Amino acid sequence: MKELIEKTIKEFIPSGFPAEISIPAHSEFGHYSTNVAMRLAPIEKKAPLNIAEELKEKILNSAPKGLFSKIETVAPGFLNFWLSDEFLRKELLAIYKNKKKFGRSNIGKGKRIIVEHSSNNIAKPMHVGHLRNTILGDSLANVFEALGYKVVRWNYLGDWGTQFGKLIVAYKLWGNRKEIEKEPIAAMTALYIKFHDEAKSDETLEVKAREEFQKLESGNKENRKLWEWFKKESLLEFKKMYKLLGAEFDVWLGESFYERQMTPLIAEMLEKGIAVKSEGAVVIPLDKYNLLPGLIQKSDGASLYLTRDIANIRYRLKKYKPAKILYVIGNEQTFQFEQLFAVANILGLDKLAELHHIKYGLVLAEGGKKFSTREGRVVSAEEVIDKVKALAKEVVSKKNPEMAAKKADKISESVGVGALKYFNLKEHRHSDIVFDWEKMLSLSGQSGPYLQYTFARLSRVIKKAKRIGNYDLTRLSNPEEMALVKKLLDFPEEIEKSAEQFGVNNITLYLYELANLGNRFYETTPILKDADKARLNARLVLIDAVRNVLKTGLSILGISSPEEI
RNA sequence: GCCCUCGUAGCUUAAUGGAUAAAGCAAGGCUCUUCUAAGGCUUUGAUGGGGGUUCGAUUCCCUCCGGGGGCACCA
Repeated sequence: MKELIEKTIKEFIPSGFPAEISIPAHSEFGHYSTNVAMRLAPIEKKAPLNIAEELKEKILNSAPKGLFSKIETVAPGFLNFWLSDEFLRKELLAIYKNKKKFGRSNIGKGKRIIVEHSSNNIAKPMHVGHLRNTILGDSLANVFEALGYKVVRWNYLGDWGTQFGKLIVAYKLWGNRKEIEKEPIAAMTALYIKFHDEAKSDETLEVKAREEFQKLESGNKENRKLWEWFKKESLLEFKKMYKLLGAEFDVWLGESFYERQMTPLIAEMLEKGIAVKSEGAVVIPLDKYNLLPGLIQKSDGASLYLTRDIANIRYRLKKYKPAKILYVIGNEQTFQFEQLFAVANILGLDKLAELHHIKYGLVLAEGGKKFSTREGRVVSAEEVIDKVKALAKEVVSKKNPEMAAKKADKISESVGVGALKYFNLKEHRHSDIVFDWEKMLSLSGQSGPYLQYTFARLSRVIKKAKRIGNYDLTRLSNPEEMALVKKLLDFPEEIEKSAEQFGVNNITLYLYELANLGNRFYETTPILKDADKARLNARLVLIDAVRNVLKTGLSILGISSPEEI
C-alpha cells in the first residue's frame, strides 16, 4: 500500500529523492502521510505548501480512480492521504480470501539466514536470561520465515571450554554418579559452585582444571567419556524446556564441533601473518579497528571462544551459503563480537554474508544487579515457567469452572507461556529488564493473554454463526469497521519492519492495537443479532480477517491461539 | 580511564527527524436480563540538565549528571 503511494509520488519528484510515506499517529492526519514537500522545499526553492499543492493536483490526476477519498495539504507542508471506503472493502476481501497467507511474503525467497540463539551452556541451568534469548531468537526466526527466507535455527551449544576442566576436577573430587543421573543439571551446578568456593582458598584447583581441559582437548579417553555423559544428561533437560517453549532447532552443533580445526586454524593465522605470538599466547592484532588484540590461543595451548567462532563462520558460509547470520547474544558480549567481526573483515568473510550481533539488554535480578550462576543467585527458567503456568491455571479455572481438567491444563500452559513471551518481546530488545514476578506474570492489559482472549471471543462469534453466508461488504461503512480494515492493511509492513530492526516489539504493539479495535467493535456491535443478513455476514468476514491476522501475528511471536480460553 | 547500552507519567514501556509524545499497570468514576467483563468507556499524569544542527529534535551532534554491562589467557 505504502509502495503504491510512493510510486505515484516518485513520478513527480526528482529521481532518487526519497519519498517517505508514514502512518500518522492521529487519524485526522489521514491514513498515510508524507513530508516530501518540506524536504523538497530547500532544493526547489519554493514554499513547501505550494509544492504540496502541486503534488496533490498531479497525484489526483494520475492515481487509480477510486483509490483515495481525499488528499489534503496541511501547513507547514504535509500531504495527507485517505483511502476510499470502496478501496478498503476491496482490500478486506483480499485479506479475507488470503486467510493465513496474508502478511507473509516472498521477499526472502531463495535466501538463507542462520539464526543462532539460545546457545545453552552444558551443565548449567537455563535461567531467565536464556528465556529471553530463546524467545527473542525464535521470534526473529519466525519473522524471516514469514518473509520467505529459508531459516536455519541454530543452537550453538556451549559444550567446550575450560569450564569442563573445572567440572571434571569437581566431579572427580566430590562427584557422585547417581546424584547426576537423578537431577543432572542441579547436581552439576552444585559441583560447579563448590569448585568456585574451594578455589578461593586452594589455588591449585584452577591449575588442575586447566590441565583436565587440556587432557580433554587432546583426546584423553576418561575425560572424553565424562564430557559426553555431562552433555547427554544436560541435553535431556534442555529439550524438555524447549518443548514447553515451543522452540525448535535445526542444528545443535556446538563449540566442540570445531575443536579439531583449532590447531590448523591457529597455524594458518600465524602463517598468513594475521596472528602473532604475544607473551606465550597467540593474538590477532586489531589496532586498525581500534580494538584490543583478539586472543586465539592461550599460553597453555588451549583455544578460545573467538578461535572457535572464526571456524564457525567459515563452516557456516561454506555449508549453508547464508545471506545473513544473526547472533542472538546479550549486550555484555558486544566487545567480543566487535573483535569477531573485525577478524571476519580481515579474512574477507563479511563480504560473503551479513553478520549481525543481535544484542539485547540483560535480565537483571531484583535490585537491578546482574544474575550470577557462580554465586547461585539465579531464577531458573523452569521456576518461571512453572509459576506462570500455575497462575494461568488459577485464572482459567476461575473463568471457566466447567472446563474439563485436561483441557484447562493445556490452555493454562498456552496462556502462561503466552504471557511470558509477550512480556519478553514487547520491550525494545536493547532495554535491560529488571526481573519482576508480578509484571512477568501479568495476564491482563497489554499482554499475551489479552490477544488470546480477543482471538477466542471473536472465534466464538464465528462458531456461533456456524457459517458465513452471502455477504455484502458495502454494508460495512461505520468508522469502527473502516478503522479495523485500515489496521489490517498495516500488518505486512509491521513484519518487514521487524526484519529490518531485528526485533518484534512493533508487532506486539500492532497486535495489541488491532485487538483493541477488535474488542471495541465487538462491544459496540451485536453482530449476530443483526436482521440485515448481508451486513451480518459482511461483519463476520471482517472479524474472520481480524482473527486470521491475530493468529498469524501471534504465531510469529511464538504464541499459540486457542479457540477458547 | 576507554568501549557498549539505557535515561520519557508514581511504576513498566512505545514513538523510520514530523503534526496534539502512544500504551499498560497502579489510583478514581461509569459499564454485563446481551456474541466470553481476561473486556469496553472515562479522569489524573511524562521526554535527566545545558548547548548545537534543523522549518521542525524523545530521535542526530557536543557536554554534564545518573543506572546497567564489558575491557586479552571465561563464555
